[in-house]
Amino acid sequence: MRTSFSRPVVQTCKTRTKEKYRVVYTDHQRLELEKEFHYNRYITITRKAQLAANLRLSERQIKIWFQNRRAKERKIIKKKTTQFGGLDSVHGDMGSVSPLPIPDSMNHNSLTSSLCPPPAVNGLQHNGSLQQVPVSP
DNA sequence: TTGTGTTTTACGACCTCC
DNA sequence: GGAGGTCGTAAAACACAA
Repeated sequence: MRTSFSRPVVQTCKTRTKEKYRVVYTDHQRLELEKEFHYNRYITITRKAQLAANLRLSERQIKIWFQNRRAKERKIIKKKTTQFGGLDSVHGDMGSVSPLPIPDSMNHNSLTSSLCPPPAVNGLQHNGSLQQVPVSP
């Protein structure tokens, strides 16, 4: 892969400039994003817009962050499973990283939980058919 | 210091769903 | 067709031993 993406400097994108190939998010931004991730592994459009406004990030950045965060989680889980030979040992010390589908108990309301499991990824419609009522924790 | 390994943003390619 | 998903990757930022 990576055929057309050799040296990103500047060009079309708004976030990658010569000076800042990538920005480093502040602790506050990370904290809020982590909180939201714990709350819901898949962010809704409305929450995304809210977070973007609150944290002064673009919705795209929020989206990418969640993608990267899920990737990180999968990586951790994979590491653990290979380390301990599979089974459900992944539940060991998952204090900070919630394993795959968030248990309903994690969710503050049933509406939220209905759109969180990974297979329903596209089920949480961008067309607004399943809008989550944003709950402020 | 610095060399090296890991983590964090950001993107392209490709896929799925409505 | 477009939005968002995963996967793989680039490169900056960071951590840390030597």
